Amino acid sequence: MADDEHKPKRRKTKTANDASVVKIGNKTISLSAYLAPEKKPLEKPPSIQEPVATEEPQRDVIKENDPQTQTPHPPKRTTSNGDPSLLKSRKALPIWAHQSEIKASLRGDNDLLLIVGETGSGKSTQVPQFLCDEPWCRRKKAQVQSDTVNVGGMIAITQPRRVAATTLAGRVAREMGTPLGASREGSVGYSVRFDHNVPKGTKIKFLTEGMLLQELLRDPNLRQYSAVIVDEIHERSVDVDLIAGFLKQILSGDKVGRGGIPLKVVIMSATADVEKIQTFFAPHNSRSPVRLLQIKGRQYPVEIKHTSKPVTDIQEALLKQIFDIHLHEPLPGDILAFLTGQEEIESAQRLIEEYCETLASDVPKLLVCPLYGQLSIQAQQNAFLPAKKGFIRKVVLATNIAETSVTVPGVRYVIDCGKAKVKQFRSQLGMESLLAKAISKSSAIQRTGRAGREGPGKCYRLYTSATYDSLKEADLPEILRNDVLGAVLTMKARGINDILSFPLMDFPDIESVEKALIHLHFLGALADDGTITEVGRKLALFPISAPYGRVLLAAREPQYDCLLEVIDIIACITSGDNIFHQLQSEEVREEVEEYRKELYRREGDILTYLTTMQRYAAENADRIEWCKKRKVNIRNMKQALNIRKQLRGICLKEKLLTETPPPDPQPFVPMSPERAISLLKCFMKGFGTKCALLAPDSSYVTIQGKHVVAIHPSSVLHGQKREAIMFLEHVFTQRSYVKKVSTIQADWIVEAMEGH
DNA sequence: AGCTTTCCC
Repeated sequence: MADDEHKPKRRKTKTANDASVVKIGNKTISLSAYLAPEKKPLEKPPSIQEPVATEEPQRDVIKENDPQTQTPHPPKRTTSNGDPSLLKSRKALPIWAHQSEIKASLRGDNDLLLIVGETGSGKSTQVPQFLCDEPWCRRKKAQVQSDTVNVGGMIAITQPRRVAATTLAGRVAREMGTPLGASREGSVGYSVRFDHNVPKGTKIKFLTEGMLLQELLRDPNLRQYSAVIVDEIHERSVDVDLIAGFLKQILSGDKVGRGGIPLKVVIMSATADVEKIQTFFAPHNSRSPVRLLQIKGRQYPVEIKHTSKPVTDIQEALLKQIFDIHLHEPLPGDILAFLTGQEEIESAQRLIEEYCETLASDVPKLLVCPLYGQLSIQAQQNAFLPAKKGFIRKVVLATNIAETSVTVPGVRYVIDCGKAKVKQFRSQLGMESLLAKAISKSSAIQRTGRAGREGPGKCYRLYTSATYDSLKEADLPEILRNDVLGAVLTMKARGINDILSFPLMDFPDIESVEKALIHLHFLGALADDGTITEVGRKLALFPISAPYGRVLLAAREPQYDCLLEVIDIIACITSGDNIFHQLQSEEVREEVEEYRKELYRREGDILTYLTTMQRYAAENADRIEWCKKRKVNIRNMKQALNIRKQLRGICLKEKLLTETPPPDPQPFVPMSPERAISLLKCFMKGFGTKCALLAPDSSYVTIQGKHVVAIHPSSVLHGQKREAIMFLEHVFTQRSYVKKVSTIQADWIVEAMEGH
């Protein structure tokens, strides 16, 4: 259709007079097979049996700890003695029957237990409660060298995500009759970044994996704990892999640092593939394997349907599947479709909505809800709210955010495209890639399970069963996909000199470890002999990556003298994906760019971030309105202020700052061009290797590796030609892009290298 | 040659 050619991106359905045909790109797809000749009224749903109680707390429903964002089923009120109905539901959990077995298995000399419990088994809430009254869990006095110290008394339980840690803590606190926030004393607490609630008398402390790692740096023996429970180890984050390594060392060590008192360790996983974990924790000289307890979960059955032939066009198959479900399956029952990214979601949404308009009026409406991380909280909220009763069905188009991070209520039908975008660091190239790849079986199973949380469901896989069989069992653990710079620094700071001998369930390539060691040496974090330096020790204390930490330390040196400014910039950069929203249409662009003019600096993104933070902090009237006008991400700016406060706090504690900075709002004073140069040179201390020069053919070529790179469209320098640039990120997506770009002079590169 | 899966200190 020629009239569509001027808008190639906007795919259109055909006119309403031919409702059985959809046009996608240059293809015409017939939907007639799905439009039943006589549109039979949708049946009432069969009466659903009483749910078999997936008595996991209502966690993960909401991303942020926003008091506004209540779960669809608000928590029951409790009395100060605990709600008897809570005990009743606890007893209904599959894990309840194993209580004495779990207690018994950790008494005596056995310090390690592995529990495999599927979704809904209740392990996260119950296991710590089972253990916290055990005799070994009391705080004891012990001799460490010549000191008398307290050892034990608390149980730590780690979670990969903040929301999980805080909501589980809330749930367990209520179950134990000491609700959080009700009193200054209680038996349950939590600790996540920017949010700590550990009442006096806490026996059970939920924390994120990153928090426990920080505690490990300060106390390698974890003396305040009698036990550590590692939950969701199957997710295999870098942090949980490091924790597993440290715990293995503590278990097999001499316990001198704990005054001879053992640390009990419980490892919990949701997937049945446990051999690796068992082998990892098995002591070298032991004949007895690691004790293992397997507990069934409580899920409704989900019927799985594969395609008979490989799918060539995901959008087409998706559209057909959605309308097939919609026209043939009863209400209620929402649809959750897993797609790879924002663009795919947006184009699918357009197609569905356009096709919906052609549906007959007696067909229930479809409400399309996109769901991905960059979406604002309010926009995400739509996906969680129940659709209006009766004549409407919700279709949630999600990235893999809906796989583990959030739970969408009301879903009975899952559509799985079989792919996900995966970040992979290529240490040889010093860059990362972000590309859509086939998911693993375990990921496919996880997606399928999302259909069976509230009743029996169906999962439509947009791939064949042969394709499913060919999938890898599990995803590559993050430690094999990420830059190991941070992991190596954490080990070094925790006193692990010989990185190669550190116990890890999966060990990264030797070359990538070597690259990380060299990089850390370049940053001054390691001495020539590979031992950690004072600089390295400091870097490990900051909640930012080592190169940013190095810039922060340099900023305090007299020739740069820009610590507060560097903190502002790093706070913006590490607050989220991008503090600037992407501008969609041309009209919005023109209007917003007019406002953004006062933020943009010709020196590039670093100075633009600084200006943005300074103007935001100077804004005293209405920061929300200020952000809206400039299309600045409010969530990220609030987060940036939190990070700024935390970084300032650490700098004060570490004596990098001598006095408390003045409170907001401060009048905005633009940084002079001279100081801007000094600031950029300061960033070269951390990113001196990440520069590119303009080649005669006006492409940019990196100084290390000689890669041709393009300035990413999100940069204020996009489309501009400068002699030399410094970039903070290098990602391959559609092509090789550099992000967070600043103008530099070529001779600074030499200057920056001379110090090393 | 105009863009970004998801967490976390």
